[in-house]
Amino acid sequence: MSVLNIARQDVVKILKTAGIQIALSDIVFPPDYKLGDFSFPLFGAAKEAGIAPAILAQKIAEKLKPQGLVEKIEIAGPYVNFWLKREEIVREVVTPPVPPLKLRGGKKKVLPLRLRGSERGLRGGRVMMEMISPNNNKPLHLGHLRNAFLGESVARMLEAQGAKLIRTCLFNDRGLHIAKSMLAYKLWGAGKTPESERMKGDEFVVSWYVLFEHKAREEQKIAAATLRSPRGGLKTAATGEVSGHTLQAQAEELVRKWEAGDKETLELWKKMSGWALEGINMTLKRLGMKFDAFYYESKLWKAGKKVVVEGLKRGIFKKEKSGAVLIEFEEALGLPPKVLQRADGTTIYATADLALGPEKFSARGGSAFGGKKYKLAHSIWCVGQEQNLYFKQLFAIYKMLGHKWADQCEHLSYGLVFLPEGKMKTREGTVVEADALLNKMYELVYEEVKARHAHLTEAEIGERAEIIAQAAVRYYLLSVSPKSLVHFDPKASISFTGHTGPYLLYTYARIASILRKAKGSNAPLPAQAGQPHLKLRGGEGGVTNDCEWRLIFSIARFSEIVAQAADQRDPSQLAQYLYSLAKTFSDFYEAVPVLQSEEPTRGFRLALLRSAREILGRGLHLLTIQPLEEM
RNA sequence: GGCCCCGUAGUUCAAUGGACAGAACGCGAGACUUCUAAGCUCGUUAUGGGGGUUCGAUUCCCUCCGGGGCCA
Repeated sequence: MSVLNIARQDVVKILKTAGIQIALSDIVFPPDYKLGDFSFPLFGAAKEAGIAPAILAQKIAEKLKPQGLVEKIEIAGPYVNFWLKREEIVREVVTPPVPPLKLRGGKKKVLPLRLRGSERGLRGGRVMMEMISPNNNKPLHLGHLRNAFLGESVARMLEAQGAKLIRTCLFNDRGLHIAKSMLAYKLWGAGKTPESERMKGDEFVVSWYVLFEHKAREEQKIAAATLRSPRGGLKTAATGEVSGHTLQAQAEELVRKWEAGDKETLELWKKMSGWALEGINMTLKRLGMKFDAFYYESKLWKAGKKVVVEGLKRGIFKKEKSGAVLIEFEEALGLPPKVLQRADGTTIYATADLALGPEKFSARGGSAFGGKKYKLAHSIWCVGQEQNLYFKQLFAIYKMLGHKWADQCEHLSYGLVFLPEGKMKTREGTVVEADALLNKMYELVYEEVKARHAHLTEAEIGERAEIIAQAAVRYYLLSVSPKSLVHFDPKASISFTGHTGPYLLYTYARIASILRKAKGSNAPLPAQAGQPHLKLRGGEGGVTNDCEWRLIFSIARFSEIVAQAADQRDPSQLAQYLYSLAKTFSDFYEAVPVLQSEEPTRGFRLALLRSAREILGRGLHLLTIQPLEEM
C-alpha cells in the first residue's frame, strides 16, 4: 500500500469523526498545490444534511482534528483541504532508496493484480499478451508500432502489478493476402529475389501484393466495360490473354492449392513467406521486441478445420447451402452471424483462431511452447479496434464451444493511426512504414546529437540517436489514450521538444549528470554514509521549500498511477504523469541549487534526486523507453 | 440500413461529475548565464448545435450535424 493511500485513510478517519462517511476514492487532488495535498468536496454531504456546502464546512470545521499523516486542515468554501506531514511522506519516498526495478525473469514479490471490470484478484497469474500479429505479405507499418508499444507497455505494467507475462505473436502467414503476392510474383516475377532487387524481404513481397491489387483493379475496369459484350470473356489486363479466370479467382485457386498441399504452391509459399518473415524479424529486432512463443496460422488452420467439423457435429455451427460454415449467436448477444469456413472449403483466419484459443489455454502447453506448461489466468489479444466485433464474436464462440476460459479472454483494442489523407492502405501505397519512419527520425536526431557532442565517435552518436529517435516515436504513440485515433502527418516529423519522449530523456540525463558530479565530490550521499534515516526537521536538510515538496509528492504518486494505468490498460495516463513529473523536476532544477547547496540540505536534495531518477527510469521502462545517462 | 468509437485553442493531445477546461507545437516577448538551453518565465487562442438529469456536465442521457470503423 502506498503512503498516499495510508494518508487517505487518515483523511477518511478525520471526516468520520465529523460525522461524514466517505470512500477513499472520494478524496481528490486540489487543482493547485497551494490549496493543499488532498481535498474533499462537501457538496454531497451537504445535500444529505440539507444545508449549503459552505455552511456545512463551517459547522464541521472545529470537529476536524489532524491525525495520522494529516498535519493541517483548512476550509475553503465548500471544500475541506488537507495538508500532509511532509517529513513522514519524505521518509517513505526519499529515505529508503526505491527498490531497483525488477526486470523480466527476475524473482519478484507477487502482488494481487486487479483485472479491469472485475474485483477478482489474480495472484501471480500468468497473463498472455499477443501483439503485433502481422500479415506475412508486407512490412510493419506505423499501426504495428502503435500495437507493439501499447502491448509491450501494458505487459510491463501488468508485470509491475505482479503478473507473469507471456509474450506471443501470431503470424498470419497464409491465406488470400499472401496468395495475391504469390500470384503476382508467379506471373511477373521471373526469378527475381530480394537480393537481386536489393530489397528487404518484406518490402519485396509487398511490392507484388501492391502490383496484384493494381492489376486486379485494372482488370475490374475492363470487365465492367466488357460486361455487355456477347462473348463475355475477360481479358486479364496483365497478360492480355483471354481467360475465364480473374486475378482474384486465380488467387483464390492458389489458396485451394495451398490447402490441398500442392507441392509447387507450397514451395513458392515457403519462399515468399520466408522472405516476408525475415524482413519483419529485422524490424522486430530493431524494436527490441522479444517473444516467448510464436504462433503461425499455417500451423493452426488444420486444427481449426477439426473444430469446424466437430462444431458441425454438435450442431453449434451450421452449413449453408453454398457450403460455407457459419455460426449464429443468441439474440441477446446482438451479434451478427460469423462465417468460419468459405464455401469452397478453404479456411480464413477465423478458422485458425478457433484452434488458437485452445492452444493458448492448453494446460499441456501448446506446440508453440515446445511442451512447456503455461496455465494461463488471462489472455490478452492486442489488436486494432476495427476488429472489435470480431473479437466479441470469437470469445462468444469459445463460450459456445464450452471452453471454461472464454471469460478470461480480453481484447485490448486501440484506434487506428490516421494520415492526413485518411486511413493507411497498403494496396494504395499510403502507408508509413515502420523502418522508413524510424530511419527518418534517426537521421534528424543524429544531426542533433552530432552538433551537441562533436567529441563522440560515430558509433556513440549513432547509438544515442537510435535510442532518442525511438523514444520520440514511442512516447508519441503512447501518450495518446488507446481508444483515440492517432493523427500522424509524415511531413511534419515527430517533435523533440516540449511534451515528448526526448524531453523525458533529457530530464533523466540532467538528473543523472548531477548525481555523477556529486559522486566526485567529498560529501557522501546519506545512504553511502550509512545513515538509516535522513534528518528531516526544518533546517536540518528536510523539506525546505515547495519545489522540493512538489517533487516529493509527485514521486509518491507513481505507484498508484501505474496501478491505475495497468488496470485501465492505458499507458497514456503514465505518459501524462511522467511529463508532469519531469516538469516538476525542471521547476526544482531552475529554482534551487543542489551541488552548491549547504549540507545537510545538499545530501537531502541528492537523495531526492536519486528517487526522482529511479521513478523516472521505471516509468520510462514501463513505456518501453530506454533512458540515457547522458544526452 | 444496423451496431461501435470519436468531435476541446490554427494544429496534435489532456481533464475518476467538482475550485479559473490543462499541456505541447506554432506565433510574440523575456530572464539567468549555478548543477546539460532538447531547458525555464510571460503572453496568445477552445468544449460542433439544441434539449435533459444534477447544487454542479468536456464527462451521464436524448436528438441533430460532422469524422472514422465494423457488419450485410
